[in-house]
Order: sequence, then structure tokens, then C-alpha cells
Amino acid sequence: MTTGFAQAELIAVLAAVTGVEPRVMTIGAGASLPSGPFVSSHRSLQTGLRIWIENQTAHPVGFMEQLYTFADGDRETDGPLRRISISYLGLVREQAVAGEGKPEWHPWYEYFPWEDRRKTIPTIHSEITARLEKWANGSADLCSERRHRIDFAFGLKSQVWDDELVLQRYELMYEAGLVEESPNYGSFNAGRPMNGDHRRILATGLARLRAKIKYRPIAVELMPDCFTLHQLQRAVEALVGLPLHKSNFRRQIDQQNLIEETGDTTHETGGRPARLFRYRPAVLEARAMTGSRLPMANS
Amino acid sequence: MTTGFAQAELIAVLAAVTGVEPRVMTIGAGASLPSGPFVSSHRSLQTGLRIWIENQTAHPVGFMEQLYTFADGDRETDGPLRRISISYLGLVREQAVAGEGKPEWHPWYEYFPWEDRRKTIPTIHSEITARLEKWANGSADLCSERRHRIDFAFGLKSQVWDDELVLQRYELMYEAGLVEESPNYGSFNAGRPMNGDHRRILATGLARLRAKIKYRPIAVELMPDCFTLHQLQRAVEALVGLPLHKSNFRRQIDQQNLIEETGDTTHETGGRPARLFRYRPAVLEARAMTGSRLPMANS
DNA sequence: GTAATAGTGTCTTTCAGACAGTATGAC
DNA sequence: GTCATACTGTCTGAAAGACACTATTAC
Repeated sequence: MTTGFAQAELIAVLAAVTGVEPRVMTIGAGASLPSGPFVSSHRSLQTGLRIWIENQTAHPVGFMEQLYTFADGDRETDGPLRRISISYLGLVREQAVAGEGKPEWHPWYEYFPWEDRRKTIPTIHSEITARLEKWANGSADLCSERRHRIDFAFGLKSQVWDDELVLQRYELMYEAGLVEESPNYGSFNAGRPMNGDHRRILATGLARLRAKIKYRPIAVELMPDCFTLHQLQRAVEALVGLPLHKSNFRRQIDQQNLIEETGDTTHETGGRPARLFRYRPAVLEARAMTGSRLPMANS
Repeated sequence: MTTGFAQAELIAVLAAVTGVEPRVMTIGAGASLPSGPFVSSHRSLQTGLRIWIENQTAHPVGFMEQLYTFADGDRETDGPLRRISISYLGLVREQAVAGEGKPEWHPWYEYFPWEDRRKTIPTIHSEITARLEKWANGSADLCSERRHRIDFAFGLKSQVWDDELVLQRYELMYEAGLVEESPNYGSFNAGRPMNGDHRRILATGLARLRAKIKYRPIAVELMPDCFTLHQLQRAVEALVGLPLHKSNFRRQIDQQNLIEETGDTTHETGGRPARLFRYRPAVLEARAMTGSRLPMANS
């Protein structure tokens, strides 16, 4: 048992959506999540991190909450002290990010290509499940337990894909050596790797985001000031990784009086012009605390 | 900006239910939550904490998850280093706790008497809201904002009591000086105080527990091996602090095939004997990951 | 007219909330 | 029989899920 001293750092999982593409803020050519030492000059961790991010990205952070604190034994340690990483999840209205700075935005699904089921089930899916099967069969006594986990996480038997099981799927692939970060890594590389356990943290963030978006109207934090309903739907679809039902989506959106028409329309698409909407800030305060649902995915 | 070193500790919010009374594990005559230095001899924080608790209480910990990491600027610091408290929330099957040891179980609602609305709206309610009103009126420019927060948190205008707003209610009372921990504490003392910010941490735990119980079957972690449906309902009511509808409760319980009859009955109550139930461990694995709902409160 | 995108109407099933009722023990 | 507790049947209204349908632009 150590004395209780530790080295503390902050890690940020920052999400944005440009068009149909969800992105995450990275440093080091996409190999790391932005992190920094524990800033204590500010009133709280959260406001300190928020200010730091707004300086880096030149855009305000809408939603932000604590994600998880990682301090487990399987993390590498720097010297004698334990390292504690306090991670936060934030949503940013990504626009043209201030030029030549460090931060880069990378598509979320580069790191988790198997999580994007908006158009179709990704081709990598069958490859992954086949290799996971092989891994499960490799151990006599753990075989049935492993098969259960695989079936459940990837919805094989039940035919039900639970979009929130991001971390469970990543963990399976880690254990099976299908990602480069794994100690028993083979040759099959699923998705872009990251340094340390950053990809696991990212998976935790995606899972939280997908869970949260179903009972809190956080999608608006990703949108520009004016947007069409179609754009909003695309953003939500980008996050949950599944196609949504248009008519039901619109019904649920206006059930929870969160947005209002601006009166303007846009016609950039070659079809019928779309009405523009904006948030209703007065409602936002109250609703932001209670739960108001966003539509579920289709089958 | 400091170097990033900190003093780290673990804090546990451990809940149990005896009969109809929800309890929390405390030390120091009920004034503190159990805490200890960051244990690094174990594989992870969670397993370390779990083992420590099982040694202390002589009962296994069922459900456990990370609650929150507190490190904000308004906490007192011990010397030059920042203190980080990583808190965990756990559920224990409380039974006769091993005799003369340190841990004591105290009724949850001693600390938050206004949160218990199972029988009736507590008498302290009107006293609190009256004093909060007075506090709101004390500031000319913040008055309307404060009134909104009070109305929302205590369900005054909307007539809707949201059981999950435990932390918001505590924060209001802290700001208004109605709890002893507050810097601008007056003479009105609502509920039993705790050292430091432990009561705030406890409020965070209660809020999480009330949220979680609605979409994860964690209530069973509190029950003994055999129990009646009435006992189960009492336990859930104890946590959410509201009465539940019997018939609907039972319907939802058996919709999610979590429990099964043992075949035995009990007749300790003087009325018709009640059937005894137990958990179905096989189902528990799978269901523990997905969401399965517990019934909502009545009006 | 066609192509393309935007937006609506409504049916069915599911399920939470509320009412009432019945069943089985002790005395 | 009464009292006390345990348990069940069923109506209603609010939604989710899925279907087809209409509207407005460019060409």
C-alpha cells in the first residue's frame, strides 16, 4: 500500500460533427487524446479544462461532464508514482478550427470502423467476428464464456445490435489481440491505434455519448446556430452509428419543444428548400436538467 | 499551474437496506464516509476497495461502480498538494455487521430528511421552502434565477417531485445556509451534518442510485437470498423515497424474468403467506449489462 | 414532365398508470 | 364471520415503431 500520492492528469474526449462525420479532437497526428497536467489555478477542474479547450479550439464548449477516472493497475506507470487520469467528455460546435495549432480532428470511426452501421453493416464485421470466434475456441475452459460475450456484444444470435456496447466490443478485441494496443497483438489490425489506453478512453466516451443522447438533448450542442431537421438527424445518426426513422425523429423532436423555426429556409441541396431551426434558450435551462428523449434507432 | 502531483484518496458510498430503512456506511459516529488512501497493491482501485469493504463488513459487495472524482477548488487542501477523492458507489446486503468494528450504518434520511416521501411529504418540507424563498428574495438581481431553481428542484409550481434531483436540492440548501456545512450557516439545521464535503458526496451517490435503479436491476443486490415481492418493493421505495404502485411493480418485475419462485412461503405477518423468490443467476449475467427497467413511482 | 430533397398523416402494437377486484392465512 | 396481508384482472391513454403519402424546389 502506497502513501496515497499520485501524478494526476486531465484527459479530454472532445466530440464534434461536421456534416455526416463525427470527429474527435486529437494531438500527435491522431495518436493521442489531448491531455495536460492537472490545472489548479482555476476554480474547478471542469472550468479549467473548458477554458483551456476554448483557447485551443477557438470555439465554445457546449456540454461537458466528467467521464471516468482511470487509475487501474494495468496502466503503465512513470516512475514510482501511480498515474491518475481524470477524463472529461465534451461536445464542441466544430467549425473551421483556428489554423495551424496543434489540435486535429479525426473521424471517430477511423478508430472504431465496426461501430458505423449507418449505411450498412461494415465489411470488417464478418472478419472481426470470425477472428473472435477463433480466439474463443482457442481456450477450452473459457470457450463458452467467451462465445457468450461475443454473441452479446456483437448481437450475433439475438440479431440485436446494442449501440452502447462500444467498450465491451473494444475490450473483446483487445483481449483477442485484434487491436494494435493489445499485448497479444497478431497481424490483423482493426482500426487506427492510439497511444497508451487512449483508445479505451475514447471507447468509454463514445459509449457514454450514445447512452446520454437518448435521454438528454445534447445533440443540439453539436449543431451550428441555424440548422435543418435533416442536419440534426444526420448528426444524431453519426453518433449512434445507426439510421433513424425520419418521421418518428421529427415527431419526437417537436414533442419536446426544444427548437423553433427561424422563418428562413435554405436551398442548397437541389430539392425542396428546408426550413431552418434554432434552439429555444429559455426552454433549454429547464429541460437541460430533466430527461427528454431522443428517438431510438430503427431496425 | 501546479506540477500535476496530488494526494489521492478513495471514498466509498455504501448503501444497504434493512427492512424499510435505507442505510449508509459511515465512520466517526456517522460524521464521515469511509475513506482510505489510494490502495495500489491490487489490480485496480475497484477490486482493492471491494476487498477492503468485504473485510470491514464481512458481507460481499454486490454492485459497485465509480461515482465521481472530486477535486474542485472549493475543497479544503492539506498543505501544498491538491487533494483528489475518487468516490465509488456500492450496494451491500446488510445483515448483522460484524460486531464491534468501526463501521456503523446510519439511516440515509437522517442526512436528507426532506428526501423521504414514502408516507407523506415530510413536515420539514414547508419549513425548507419558506426559508429558501426568503433567501431568494434576499438578492435583488439573483432573485428570479434562484426562484426558478427552487421551483424546479422542489417541484413547487409544476407539482412534480423529481426524485433524482438530490444534489440540486442539497446545493440550494448549502447556498442558502440551511445546512451546517455551509459557510453562511444560520441557525436552522436541516438534517445531520457530515465532515468536509462528505454530505455532498452522499447526495451525489443517492442521486446516482435513484437514476440507476430505474434502468438497471440493481435492487436485487440489496436483498437477501430469499425475499418476498413485498420486501423487494419496500427496498425500492426506500431508495427512491416514493411509494410505488403494487400491481404495476409486480408486472414489471416479472416482465424481466429476473426472479423465480423458490416454492416456499413465509407467514410472519399475520395475513396470507407470501411466496418467496430468489434471483435467477443465469439471467443475471446477460441482463446485468443491458437495461431492464424497474417501475416508476406513483403520483 | 423527372429527379431530388423536405415534410406529413395515420395505423398498430406496446406498455405505463390507475382502477377494481379476489385469495389465503390467523383469530 | 372479521381482520390483515398477499395477489390478480383489466381498462385507458400515451407513446414508439412502421407504413405510405404529399409538397416544393431545379432542370
